[in-house]
Amino acid sequence: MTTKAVELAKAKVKLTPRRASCAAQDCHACEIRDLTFCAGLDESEIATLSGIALRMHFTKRRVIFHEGDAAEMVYNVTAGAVRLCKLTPDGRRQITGFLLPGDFLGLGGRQGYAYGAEAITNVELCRFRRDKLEKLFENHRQLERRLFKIANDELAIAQDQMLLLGRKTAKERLATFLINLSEREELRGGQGGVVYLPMVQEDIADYLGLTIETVSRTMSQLKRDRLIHQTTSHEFELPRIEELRHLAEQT
Amino acid sequence: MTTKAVELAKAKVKLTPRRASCAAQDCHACEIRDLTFCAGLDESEIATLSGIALRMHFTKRRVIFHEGDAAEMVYNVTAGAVRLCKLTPDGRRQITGFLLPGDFLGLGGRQGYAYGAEAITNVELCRFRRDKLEKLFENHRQLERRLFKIANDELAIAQDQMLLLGRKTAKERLATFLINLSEREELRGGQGGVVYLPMVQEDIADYLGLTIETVSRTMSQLKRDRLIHQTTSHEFELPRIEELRHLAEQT
DNA sequence: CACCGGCCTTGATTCAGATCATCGACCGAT
DNA sequence: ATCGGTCGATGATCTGAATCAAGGCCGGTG
Repeated sequence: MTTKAVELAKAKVKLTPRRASCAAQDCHACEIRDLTFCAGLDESEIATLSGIALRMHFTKRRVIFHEGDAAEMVYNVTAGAVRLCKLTPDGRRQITGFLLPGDFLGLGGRQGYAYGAEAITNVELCRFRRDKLEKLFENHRQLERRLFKIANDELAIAQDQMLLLGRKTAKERLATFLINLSEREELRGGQGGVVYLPMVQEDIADYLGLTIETVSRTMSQLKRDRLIHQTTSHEFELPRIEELRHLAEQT
Repeated sequence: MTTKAVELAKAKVKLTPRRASCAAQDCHACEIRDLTFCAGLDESEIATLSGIALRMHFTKRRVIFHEGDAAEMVYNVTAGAVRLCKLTPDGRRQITGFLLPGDFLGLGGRQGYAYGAEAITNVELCRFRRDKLEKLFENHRQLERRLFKIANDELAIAQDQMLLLGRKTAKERLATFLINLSEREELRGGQGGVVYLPMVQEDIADYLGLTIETVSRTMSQLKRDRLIHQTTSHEFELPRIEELRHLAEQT
């Protein structure tokens, strides 16, 4: 909003241009195949999918695609973390989601992508041409149904996020964020009660509609209240997870 | 948040229990058939759809379904306006969308609906059992593809709303809201530059993450600035729509 | 047609979170 | 080991929107 904010926002552009290595993909060997939309396909389907999949690598801070780019590709995250960003013309940023291994990337576009995607850490992706994937649907309805379910789930998640952004306090937002990450971690086969935060606090702020200072202060408060415990620079324990959940839902 | 707010929120519950009249549906005679997911189907598809559609009527303020209800039905709005509500346990409310004729209702549920749906005005709906509709998909892929596209569009809209809720000022929020309504009006075949607001200011506040006072003050300011002009209690003209659009996007 | 309740408007005041300003820890590059 | 830059923490102050409070308008009803 202020002049300062605009300058900061513009200075913030230190992302490297898109560039990535890539290679053909062997889906049979995929390390996260059970988590993603490829899960539970039969041999022939896996083989077909393998034929149109391209494995890609993006280093930290690389742009995967920009908001508004023609939405010709969809992706599966197989390693690393990705952020989805929307920007106002004056540089304010809203992060609409963080993607982790197993997550699907590329839905929600109409003509172009509705958001930009950037690598938070080094990232491994599986890329599909949208038109080729849609061609596959003709003989593999299971795949189409799965993608529809993913879109549906994301819609429900987006609506939860609207409640958070429209009506929750800073403390509730952080609690909700941590609980959500913990639940995703469990789905991914990790233990509940431990969360890994690959993103910096600025990303968290832009995801929760707050400033970095408020995120920092609120995290400090949660630490003081012994609701979270920082084990390493990117890892936190949630020793009293039910209390945290209660805070998140404000029951 | 305050005790007062909680009391108000609880007192707010004056919605009548679910009840509605219904009748069999003749899709051929449908007045909004070109707008909705039924558009562009061939004769046989329309006939099949007609067989599973049930026409329903809900009076003003009636609940169509509650958040968390088993998501067995999907609907098409053919007349009137609907709001989609999410509530925190202490009574804070977030409206995640307003539905108008031609809009589809019922996506975004996982086990249960992710939001409740309530009639703002008297409402006409076309109801489908989800399982029957999915059965239809087997022989009418076009229908499934269309529904997928609807889910995709809604996802993009939800992401725009996150940017609004997370990062826009009150004035920008109102401007964006009015511009969006105007654009939907045009899609529905109306003229741009005139918007109809069937909802009360409390609904607008809960949609934009504001209070009724802020909505009222900001609307007054937009009137003073001659960016909007109220013609009747529910109708507004947007005489300087480009300026309003500029305000909405904060270019 | 007077009353009532729902809805909107506007003023005064408060407050959660933003903004501004430092500082220190960490880490990779040299 | 030293530098420079990024990131996070925290104090001081400001502010946009929330809260609190009071009326006004209007449409429906007895």
